[in-house]
Amino acid sequence: MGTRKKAALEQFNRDNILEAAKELFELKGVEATTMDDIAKHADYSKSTIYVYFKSKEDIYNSIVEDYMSILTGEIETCIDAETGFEDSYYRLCDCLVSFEEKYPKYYASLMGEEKMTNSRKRTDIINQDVGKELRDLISSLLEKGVKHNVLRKDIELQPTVLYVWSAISGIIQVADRKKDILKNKVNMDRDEYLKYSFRTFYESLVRR
Amino acid sequence: MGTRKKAALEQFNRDNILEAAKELFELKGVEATTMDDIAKHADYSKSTIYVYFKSKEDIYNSIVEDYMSILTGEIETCIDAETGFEDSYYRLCDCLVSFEEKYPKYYASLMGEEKMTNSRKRTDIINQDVGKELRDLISSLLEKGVKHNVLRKDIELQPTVLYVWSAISGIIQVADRKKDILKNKVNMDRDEYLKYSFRTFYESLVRR
DNA sequence: TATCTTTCATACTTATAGTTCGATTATCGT
DNA sequence: ACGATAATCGAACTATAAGTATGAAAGATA
Repeated sequence: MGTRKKAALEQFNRDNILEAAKELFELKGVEATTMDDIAKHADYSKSTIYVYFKSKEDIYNSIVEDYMSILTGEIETCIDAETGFEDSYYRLCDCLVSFEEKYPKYYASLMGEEKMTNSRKRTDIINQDVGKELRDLISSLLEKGVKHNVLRKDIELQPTVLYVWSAISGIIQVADRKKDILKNKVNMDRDEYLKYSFRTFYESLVRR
Repeated sequence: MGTRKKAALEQFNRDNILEAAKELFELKGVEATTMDDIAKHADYSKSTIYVYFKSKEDIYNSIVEDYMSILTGEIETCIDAETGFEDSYYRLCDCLVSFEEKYPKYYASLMGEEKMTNSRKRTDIINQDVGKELRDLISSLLEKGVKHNVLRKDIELQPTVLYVWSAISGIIQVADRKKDILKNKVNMDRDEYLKYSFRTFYESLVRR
């Protein structure tokens, strides 16, 4: 077999397996999905799965990377050169929020949480920089703010990228995890709360 | 045996087990510690452990509660009625940072992350409100800000409690997880970055 | 046809949480 | 001190799932 066709076939198999795993992970959760499940649903034998992926975590990480591309793609789509700083900021927030709604299972991983939930055997795969694309997007957002002269003068770009990222993802995660508190103690629905938080947070970035 | 002595003995046994588990969790990590380990180190048989705790998660949760008391105790100690709003705010941040340094294993749990890292068998213990004490402290911090008239006039108390909590814990967690990025991309050490972030974040709360 | 390569089925290994139960030991009222 | 009751022990057992090993079958290659 030509090496071209061979490589294409390998890719095809990998994609099949990932697709099956994705479906099961969504359906039953990552923990509850076994390698046998994945094999059966993808219609390969388990041994073949292990030809293409060295572990369950390996599969999970590949999927996380896919979702990261989707997310950054969505963000890029809704922020262009025309969009002003403030609009861009809120659109970024919106994208992150909708992504968390759609794929709550992956959101935490994209935001830098420890890779998989369990794994007795700490495989300690090189924690390659999953968030780079996202940081780059935040970086260009902030540059826009500098260009339009709306950022506070004492803002430093690089640390602020991380700052924005961590605060926003913290806000979104807590909004998700503490739904009951939001409802009972704060008396706000999620969207209202998020809007309020993003607006308040915005004030830490801009001149007033 | 009198019910008083009996209860005290039960408490003694529980404490012993928790202490042993605490030590092992610190030493080898929660995942890597088995129930047999805990039994041996606490000097009970495994069956006895299961008399006092229904699962490993149960043990873990009890420890998390203990640590939450420690944390809120520390915060209460370093913030009193005399301390102004700004000082109180920075002291709160400091307490959270030192706590995360001392007990990184528990920090995420205290901050509302999913209870234990793994557990196939989702025991789904009622996710009782672990963060209540902390929220109350943040709430009184904000009230101080209102009293001293330093908070922005459009700040609403209840949602802001969650807002402050989630942003700060997000910042601390990312500072911990992205040490390499801080070093290589941001060129700041952790403490410098945290100081910068907390200062910037403060601006979202106060009048200027 | 002879030889790789890929896939398959199956059974095995290892690891650990949680359970069961009969035996043992300590405690207590009398 | 004695017999009942309760706490503890020990050890085997169940269940589950990740990952491995192996040899057979199917398919491509030349």
